[in-house]
Amino acid sequence: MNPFATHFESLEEFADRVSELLQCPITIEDANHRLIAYSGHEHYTDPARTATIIHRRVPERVINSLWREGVIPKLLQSEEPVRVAEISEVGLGNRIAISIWRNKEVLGFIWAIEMNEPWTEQQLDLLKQAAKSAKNLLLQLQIRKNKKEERIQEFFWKLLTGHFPSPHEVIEQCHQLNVHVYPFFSVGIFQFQQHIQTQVERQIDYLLKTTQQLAVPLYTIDHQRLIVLVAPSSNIYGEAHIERFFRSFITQMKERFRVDIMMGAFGNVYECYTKIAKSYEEAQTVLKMKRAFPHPLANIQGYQHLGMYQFFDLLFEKKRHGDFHNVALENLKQYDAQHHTNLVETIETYLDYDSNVNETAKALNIHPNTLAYRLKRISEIGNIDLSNMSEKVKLYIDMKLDKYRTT
Amino acid sequence: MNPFATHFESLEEFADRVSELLQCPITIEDANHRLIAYSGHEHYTDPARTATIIHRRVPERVINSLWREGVIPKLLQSEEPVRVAEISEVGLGNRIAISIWRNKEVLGFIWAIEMNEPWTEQQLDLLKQAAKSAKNLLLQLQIRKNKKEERIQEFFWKLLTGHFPSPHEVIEQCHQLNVHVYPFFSVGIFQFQQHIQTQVERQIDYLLKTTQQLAVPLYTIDHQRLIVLVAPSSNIYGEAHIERFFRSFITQMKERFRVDIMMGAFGNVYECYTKIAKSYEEAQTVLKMKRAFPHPLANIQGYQHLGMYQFFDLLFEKKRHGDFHNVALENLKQYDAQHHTNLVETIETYLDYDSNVNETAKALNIHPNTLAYRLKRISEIGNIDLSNMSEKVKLYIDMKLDKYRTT
DNA sequence: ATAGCTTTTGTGGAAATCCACAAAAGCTCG
DNA sequence: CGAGCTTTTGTGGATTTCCACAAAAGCTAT
Repeated sequence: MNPFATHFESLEEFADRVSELLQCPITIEDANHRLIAYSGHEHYTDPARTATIIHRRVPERVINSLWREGVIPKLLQSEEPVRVAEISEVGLGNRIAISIWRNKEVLGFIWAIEMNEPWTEQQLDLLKQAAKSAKNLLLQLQIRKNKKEERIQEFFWKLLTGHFPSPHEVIEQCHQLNVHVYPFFSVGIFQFQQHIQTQVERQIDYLLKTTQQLAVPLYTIDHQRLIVLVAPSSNIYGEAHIERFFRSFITQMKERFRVDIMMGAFGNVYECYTKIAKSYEEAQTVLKMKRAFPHPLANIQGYQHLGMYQFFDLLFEKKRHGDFHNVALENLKQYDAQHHTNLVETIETYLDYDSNVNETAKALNIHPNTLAYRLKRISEIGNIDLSNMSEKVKLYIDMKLDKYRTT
Repeated sequence: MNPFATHFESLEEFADRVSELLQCPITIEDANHRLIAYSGHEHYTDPARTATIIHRRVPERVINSLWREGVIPKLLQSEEPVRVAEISEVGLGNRIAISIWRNKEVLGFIWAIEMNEPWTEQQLDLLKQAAKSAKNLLLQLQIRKNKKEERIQEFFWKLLTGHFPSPHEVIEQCHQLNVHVYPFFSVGIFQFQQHIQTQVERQIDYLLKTTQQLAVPLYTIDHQRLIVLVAPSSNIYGEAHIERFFRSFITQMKERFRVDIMMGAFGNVYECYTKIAKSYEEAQTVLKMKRAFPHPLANIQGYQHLGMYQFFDLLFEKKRHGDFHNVALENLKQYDAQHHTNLVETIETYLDYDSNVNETAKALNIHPNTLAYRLKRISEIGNIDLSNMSEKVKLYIDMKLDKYRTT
């Protein structure tokens, strides 16, 4: 006989019933570790549970330790209860956890605190039955969510394409759709190795929902790309926060789910919501440039750190139009071709290494004096003053533009 | 009784007659020291005269010494004969010269070689009469020239505005107008302090016609600007030749005629005649940038050496559109405002001096260690890697663009 | 092949840079 | 005012750069 066969008004009522039967505190989470319901009886409660209830989500530190300990992978693999030993550094007491399944998908988890005595087989069976019964209750939530999700997706695309002329409209829409409005934001893109499958979509959703490094009020998936709206908590260090989040997202996708992300990119941080489209464009520019200049931009994600590559699209357009042919560079190329020398490579490397003689010589495998000699020749043949920033800049950009052409 | 009252078939005939009467070699030049006629009698001839006859113009070295010795200024001031002592380093023997006048304008010169004996008063009078008679003969030449000149002016403006789609048409027109076609060319502009008066026009014409540093097949005057088509003799060192010519033109205008030229500028050297319009635009860009950045571009005249300023128009357009606001720079500005520091000035000067610590410190009147400290702070506050060329370039350009805005 | 060029590598010394550390001066805020 | 911060200047030493000069190696054209 199933003790949960009765009708429950709410999930809270269900949680209380489970707690009553098992004589311990119960917490129910969705697949993304957001709090769905918890029992209210007066029992001992560990700090991790208290924090979860207060913030309506499991703290990220706790989630991370659970992954590290292998608990969550186990929960995602089987329908059996999992015993979790105390993890005192995150305030987690002894626990019993079980996943809630529908078909092959995990809808959520039930967490029980293991009080003084170890659980009996009977108690574990009871928990399994509870997990089965929770399924239907969770499904109802799910359906309500999905409908809303679709409308939110549409809204996000409108934002990305600059559909809203005034910020008021955006904020109004946010309120209607129950999307939290943050003071600062940026648009980011993750480029995946492959088309993003449904399973990966769930894993993305999981990571985005569980992270607490910054808020991700909106995201969408488009072929091989994941587009996110991120809201760092501070304006001044926003860039750095997003940067860190992007790196951890990429490593977590890899380590936890074995999903490779080729690269991430994000635009500037803005305050006005009409600038979402601009931030999105900037993120796209970063991706484009990273593809064209993989080596120098390997560690760049933010538009701010794109440096001079920010305006390469513009310059390249002009160059294709036949403008700025650089006589100095042409002379150097010609000299290289006629004398089998490497003057262009030399000056490019030299500038890549910020005019540092030692490093450049090392990179080119030549003696520093050889480098000095070549630089002298370069300034002669190209008629360039290598101690003039403006000329150096022009030459550097022209060389890089040449490479861009070939992409 | 005037011995030159008869009709002369040609200027040569006239020159011979003068030579006969004075018993010495006679050379007649126009106002720009081009050979118009010379006597053919067998007399002693100094090397300067020989060279003049062979090249159909007075060698530039000779003209320059005549200016230096004050001969030409004297000729341009009075109608009296001028005695010229030997200038052996340019092969010029003892001479008597006189200018040919119409109203207040000098049309040309008559040169006589003073043979063994000094001239008598009678001989000098004869020369004065010859100069008077030469006037009418020269005037006829002048009128024929002026008509052609107008059509050439129109042609040049068509070239500057890109009116001809194919080079063949250009070359055909050149042949029709008797304009020499050169293999390489560039368009240059001189910006004068004031509107160019008729008198200055003649002085310009004089300098352009007498120079032999490079060919100036076409030129025109437009308000405060003189626009020239220059044809350097070599392609490889074309830039340098034009550069030198521009400098000497400016100093000569100043020294000889007390006319101030604010600046000169010229575009790239091209081979195809349809690119005249482009070279002209480039020259205009140089002028524009020199106006906006007088200090760093004080010594720049050629478009090739504009360096990064070549594309500032383009970038500024984009910037005005609201793109690339540089968070690093904004942070630095804010810090400067709040703490009464000079970080922006510091980094700008540092980059102006090509990252040279000593020079920068000297320019800013601070201790090198102070500079080092400030640079550390700059990289912290702006979150900039100052050993990354691309970031430096971006920052430098953004700072200079900021200055461009205020122009 | 060899003379005459360019290019590479080496040596050594003066100058500049970088770095760590510390004293002093200046500014801000309770 | 004075504690605590930032900023400036100073000292000294390891490292790097710059420069001049020279030997050696490589290329090219006669």
